[in-house]
Amino acid sequence: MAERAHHGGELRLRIGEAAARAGVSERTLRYYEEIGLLSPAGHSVGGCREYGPAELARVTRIRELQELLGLELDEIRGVVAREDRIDTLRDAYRRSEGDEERRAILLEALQTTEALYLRVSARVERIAAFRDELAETISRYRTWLAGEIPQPERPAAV
Amino acid sequence: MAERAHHGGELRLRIGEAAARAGVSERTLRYYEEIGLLSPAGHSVGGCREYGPAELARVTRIRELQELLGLELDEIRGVVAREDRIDTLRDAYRRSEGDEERRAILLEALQTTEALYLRVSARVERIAAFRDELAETISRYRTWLAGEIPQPERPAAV
DNA sequence: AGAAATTCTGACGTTGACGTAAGCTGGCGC
DNA sequence: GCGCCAGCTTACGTCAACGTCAGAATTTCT
Repeated sequence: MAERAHHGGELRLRIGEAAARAGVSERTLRYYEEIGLLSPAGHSVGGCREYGPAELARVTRIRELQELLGLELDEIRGVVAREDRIDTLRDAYRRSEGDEERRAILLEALQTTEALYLRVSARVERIAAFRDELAETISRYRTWLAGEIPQPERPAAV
Repeated sequence: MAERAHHGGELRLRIGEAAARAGVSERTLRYYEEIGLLSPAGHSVGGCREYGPAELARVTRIRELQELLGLELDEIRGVVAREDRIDTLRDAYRRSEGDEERRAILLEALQTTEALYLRVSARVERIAAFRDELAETISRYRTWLAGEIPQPERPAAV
C-alpha cells in the first residue's frame, strides 16, 4: 500500500492515490494548487505532495460547486476561502481572541453563506420547474400512446 | 420599429432584435446555426436571417439546458432534435400516416424524455441536499452569533 | 438618391480547465 | 549498483463556446 501515516497519525496520500480517491486527475490537483485553490497538506522530504482527508473532502466540495452550480474555479476560491476563515475562527474561539473581530468574521460568513443559499435555492427551483415540465410532457406522451389524438398547441412563449 | 410581419402573419425579427430578446449575442445565434443547433425561420431577399417566436423559445430552451443542467451544445442538439421529431409526429398525426411508425417515434420520444427526467431529478435532489446543508450551516452560524461556543467538529468525510 | 445603421461572410483571437509530452529526480527491490 | 516506478517542473496543446475585426452587401431613414 502506498498510504503512509503522518507523525500526527493522519492519513497521508501522495498525488496518485489522492487523485484516484477524489476521482480527478493528478493534473487537476496540481492545477488547483497552481491557482491557489487547494494546496497539499504537506510535502515529503523529496518534495512529493501529500494530501490528507481534509484536502480530499475539499476536492469533492470544489467539484460540487463546479458541476452542480456551474461556478467557475475563480468564484469557488472565494467560497472555500470563506470556509477557511471559519476554520480560523474556530481556532480563534479556542484561543479566545478579540470578541469584536470574531463577530465581524462570523457575520460576514453568515452573509456570504446566505447569499450562496439564495443562489442555490433559485437554481433548485428553476430546475425543479424544468423537471415538472418534463413530467407533464411524459404523461402527455403516455396519453397519446393510449390512443388520444394530440392537440397542435403552440403557446409561443417569448 | 424593426419588426416586420411575415406573409403568414407571424412575427419576424432580424438577428439584432432576436438576439436582444433572447438575451444572447448575435454571434451566438450564428454559432448555433453553424453547429446545426438552430436555424433561422427564413431569410430576407438580401440574405438576412429572420427569426420567429419558435426560434426565440428554442434559444431559451437551449440556455436552460446549458446553464441549469450543464449540458454541452452537442448533447443539447440531441434533445432538441427529439423535440423536433415530436413536432413532425404531430403533423404525421394530422396527415394520419403509418400507425406503427407513429407508435415507434412516440415510444422513443417517451423513453428519451424519461431518461432526461431521471437526470434532471437526480440533479435536483443533489442540489437540494446541498441547499439544505447550507441552511444548516447558516443556522449554526446564527447560534454562534447568539453566544454559543463552536465545537471543533470535523467529520472528515471521504 | 445618399447617408447611416444593420447584417453578411470569413477568419483569427480568447478564456477556462485542464491534457500531454519531455526530461529530470527520489526511493525501493533485487 | 541498477532498473524502475511514481512524482516533479516546465511548457506547449486542446476543446468548447463564443468574441472580435475587416470589408462587402443590405436595409432603413431622410
